[in-house]
Amino acid sequence: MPRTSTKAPAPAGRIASDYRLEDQVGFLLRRAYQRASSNLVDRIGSSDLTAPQYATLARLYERGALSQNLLGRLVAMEPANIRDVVLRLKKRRLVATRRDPTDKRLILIDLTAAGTALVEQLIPIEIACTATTLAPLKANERKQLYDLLGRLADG
Amino acid sequence: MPRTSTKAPAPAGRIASDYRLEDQVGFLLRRAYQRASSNLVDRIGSSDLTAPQYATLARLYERGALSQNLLGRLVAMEPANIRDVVLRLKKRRLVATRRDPTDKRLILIDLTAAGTALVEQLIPIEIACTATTLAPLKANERKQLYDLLGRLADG
DNA sequence: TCGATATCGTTATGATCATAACAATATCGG
DNA sequence: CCGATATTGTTATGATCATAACGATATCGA
Repeated sequence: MPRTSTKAPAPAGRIASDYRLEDQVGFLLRRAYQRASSNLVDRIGSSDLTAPQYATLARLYERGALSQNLLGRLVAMEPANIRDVVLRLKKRRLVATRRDPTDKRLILIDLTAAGTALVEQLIPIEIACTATTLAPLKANERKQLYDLLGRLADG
Repeated sequence: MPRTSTKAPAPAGRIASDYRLEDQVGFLLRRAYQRASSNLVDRIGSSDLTAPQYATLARLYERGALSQNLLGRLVAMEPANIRDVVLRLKKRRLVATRRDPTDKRLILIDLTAAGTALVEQLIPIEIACTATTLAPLKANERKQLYDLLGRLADG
């Protein structure tokens, strides 16, 4: 009786024996993000800021005072999540909050002087960190990656 | 006195006025992963499985019984985290655990019949989901993305 | 053999994440 | 003007995540 295949039998797969988790974008993206996030924490961890917290401060630095809701959208966080991040940053006096006088629903978030100083200190570090994460890629590959990721994220 | 720039002044940036959060890989990767994960949950959410839970089942399907620790490494999860995932899957009778007879430290994780049936049902769905996530890209771009992400994740 | 070292699983803590339900406020259309 | 609708922020629940510290078991070298 001829063998159906010259390959060794798959360890466990019965039906989808050609399936590989590594071929799924989501899995690759998750691991790549883990790496990037780990690189960032290694560098800015002494400030006790997480990646989302840093992103929040950086966005405020770029745009100035923002409502909590808009801030959340600009850092890709749900209302319930940006709320917690703002609370932690507020507890550390890196941001301050006030009510919008014209729209009583809104909470405006401001960088404090301490928050501004910290972002200005961390921004060059994160730029270097991005370079570290991208180190395995050549310049043209980095540009390509940005293009591809941007199109994926925007759907 | 000549204007130093014809551009409008940056909204709030004082020092790093040319910095943009969008230029940081970590931020792009996080958003792309959010999109991919959301696509997956939209499709397999009816099974009440999360992306990491699915990845865990898929890995067991590929490799057969694994120790909890090795399983965690193969799905990129810390020991404390894979433990919780295994507990949830075990509560739903999708996996079963037993002790390794030769190494009393190890807990071996097996797919149950129900778990196997569920993975086999979900694998084609996730393959379709990957296609959805990659829809904005052309075939050669997808291949390039995989190559770039793989090199990023592996450092 | 036996003690130093390494690995595995557990526990605890704190920070993201997504989702659903809800009250307060704004906005819009009739 | 005013009621339907939309937006903002909050609360609650449950699932990731990373990290550190710890006992139990294996392994390795003297």
